[in-house]
Amino acid sequence: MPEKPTLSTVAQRAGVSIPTVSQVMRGTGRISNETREKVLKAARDLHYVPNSRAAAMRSGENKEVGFVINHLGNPFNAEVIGGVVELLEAEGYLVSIVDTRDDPIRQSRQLEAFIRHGRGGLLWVPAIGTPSETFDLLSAHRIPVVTFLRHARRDIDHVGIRNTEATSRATQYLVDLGHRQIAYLGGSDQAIVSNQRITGYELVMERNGLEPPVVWNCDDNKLAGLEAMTDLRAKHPGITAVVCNGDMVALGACSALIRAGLRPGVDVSVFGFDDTQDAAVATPALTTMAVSPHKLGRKLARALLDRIEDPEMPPVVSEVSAKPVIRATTGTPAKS
Amino acid sequence: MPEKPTLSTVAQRAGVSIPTVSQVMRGTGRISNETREKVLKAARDLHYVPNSRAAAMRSGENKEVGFVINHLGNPFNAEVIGGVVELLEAEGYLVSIVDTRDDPIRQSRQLEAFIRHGRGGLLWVPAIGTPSETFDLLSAHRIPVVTFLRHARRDIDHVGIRNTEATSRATQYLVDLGHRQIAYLGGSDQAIVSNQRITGYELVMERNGLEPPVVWNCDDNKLAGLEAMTDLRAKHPGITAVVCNGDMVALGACSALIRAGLRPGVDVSVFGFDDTQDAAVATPALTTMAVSPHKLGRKLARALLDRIEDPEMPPVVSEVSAKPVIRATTGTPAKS
DNA sequence: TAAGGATGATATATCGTTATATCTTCTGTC
DNA sequence: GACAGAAGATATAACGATATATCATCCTTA
Repeated sequence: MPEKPTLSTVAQRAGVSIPTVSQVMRGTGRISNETREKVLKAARDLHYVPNSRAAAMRSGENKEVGFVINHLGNPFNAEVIGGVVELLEAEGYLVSIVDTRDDPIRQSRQLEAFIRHGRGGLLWVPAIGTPSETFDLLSAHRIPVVTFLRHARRDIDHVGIRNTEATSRATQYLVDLGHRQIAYLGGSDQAIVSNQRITGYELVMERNGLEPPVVWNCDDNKLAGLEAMTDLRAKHPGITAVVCNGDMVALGACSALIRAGLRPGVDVSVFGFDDTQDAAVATPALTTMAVSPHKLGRKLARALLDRIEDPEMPPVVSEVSAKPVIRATTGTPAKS
Repeated sequence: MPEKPTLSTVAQRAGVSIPTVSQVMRGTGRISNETREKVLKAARDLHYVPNSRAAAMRSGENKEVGFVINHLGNPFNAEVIGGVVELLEAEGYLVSIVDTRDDPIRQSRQLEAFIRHGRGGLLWVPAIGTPSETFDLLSAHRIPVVTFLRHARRDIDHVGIRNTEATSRATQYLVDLGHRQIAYLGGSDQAIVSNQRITGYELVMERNGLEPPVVWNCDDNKLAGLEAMTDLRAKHPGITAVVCNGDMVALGACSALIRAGLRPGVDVSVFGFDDTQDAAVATPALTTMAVSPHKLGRKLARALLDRIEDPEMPPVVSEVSAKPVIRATTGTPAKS
């Protein structure tokens, strides 16, 4: 029943001093082969693992970063995380993830916890309604931060999507198919991303001189999408197409149509956003805007590494375009 | 442009000693109101947040725990995480999550990273094929651990599901409806959970003297479920019902049926497992075994807190029963 | 008025590392 | 054989906090 392994216990067992063990573990300094072997054997025997928090305290280097996200359950976010973690783990970083569920109070507790627990950098989807004190807190602690998706501050690095462009293209696609009464489904009027997406939709509606835009907000999950679509059709029965704020909403909307005896893509067209795995597997398969969450995640991670490497460079904003993936839920409007 | 706030900078600004600030921050010791006010003001001005890693180093107390999970993208897991985090955050813990994607190599790197970064406890779904050295590593470091779902070691606390009982009930339900040719879809023969579930299925098949069991393994997502169901029907066209290893597989299977022009619950019955949100929203709605992931998460968190509080108590194993939720994808077999 | 106790603050050592400086010992060179 | 320099190891201080002991005051009370 040996005690918890530290540099000190390893040093004792190998019969050398503490700094010697430290140097062997990190491969620095001048160490004879004989000593190195002795130390490595002792370390193995004791299952020694360096305590990098103690190390970070002394050396300042800190390879632990946090990812503060608004909704873990969203498959799009889950795929982004995959990309982020892949790149950062390869660089020797540990990524720890927390879910704010878009609650600014919980978020501020979590961010404070991240500071207390010494994260060396943060990836952050700011919760809806994040107060300015939260930004002050982060900047007071000089933590490298990259915001993701929601571009809240000009003076902070950002990686996101060209939302307005994307929904413009989706809406124009539906217009070109012949749709005239097109609604926007999902999002919240307080979220930066939805605002940008709704702008793209409204812009195209106006530019084409179509029926006045109808924006129907709802949460970002299938159940909410199902209910929203049902309500929307009750209020606006003439709608022949919807542009959705996300795939989950779109798939919920499709469920609503099917339950009402209608065929998505034939009776009513549905355009999603995100291209999650579900979109391809759904029946009928969902037309959507694709952004490769995995690549986006890698880009996000890269942005943080760049910032950590050079804390003084001016803020960098990087946005990627979404590409339409036409599947089965969009088509020419039904003749009535 | 003040420097990074520490006890030392706060002490300087307030004109008191470092231990005094420490005591004020923690509310211990004897401090006059006057001094307390001075210190609190200085701390606020500097946005001081204690560095709990330095604190942990000295005091031993460590309120940072890790959750090592096999697949973040799975909605069931996402809901479990919600329950875990809810309880642990309320107790002042920070939970950091990593995704092994069921790769034992990645897992061992991640666990080592957690040890290096000083986690005070772990919740763990051991990856398929976890080697015994990984268990040795954890026990050498005396880290409180609770395994989840996959009960790999008798000497480690565990929270899980009564899998065999659950699939027995599901299978018996299908038998009672009149099904004779029932297959098992999903899981892996290396995973503990699938083995338990398959056992429950096989037991009931045998007990009822039915057609020889057919077990068709596949990954735990919709696409895999879709492909597996297609293949299964090609090989065994007489199958009238399937018990699935999870909702994702079951929903994929339903997609396959619909694409083949069949109606789940009428032509072929499908029984899921997990009762994720998708199950209720799907069309037709999925019959499944429900386990309340949120409650399960809270139970898991509680188990870890108990272990942290009393490291000496004998290992505790706690299993919950799943309840059938009958929806639209099960019914009497079609007359042929 | 001296001893005793409560009050409010500080001095010092320590946690597990790393950075820097220092100290032997050995080698090679003139 | 004396000395410079390299090689190989160690001593010491520091990171930011906490635990423990100690130190002044001040107030009681006999």
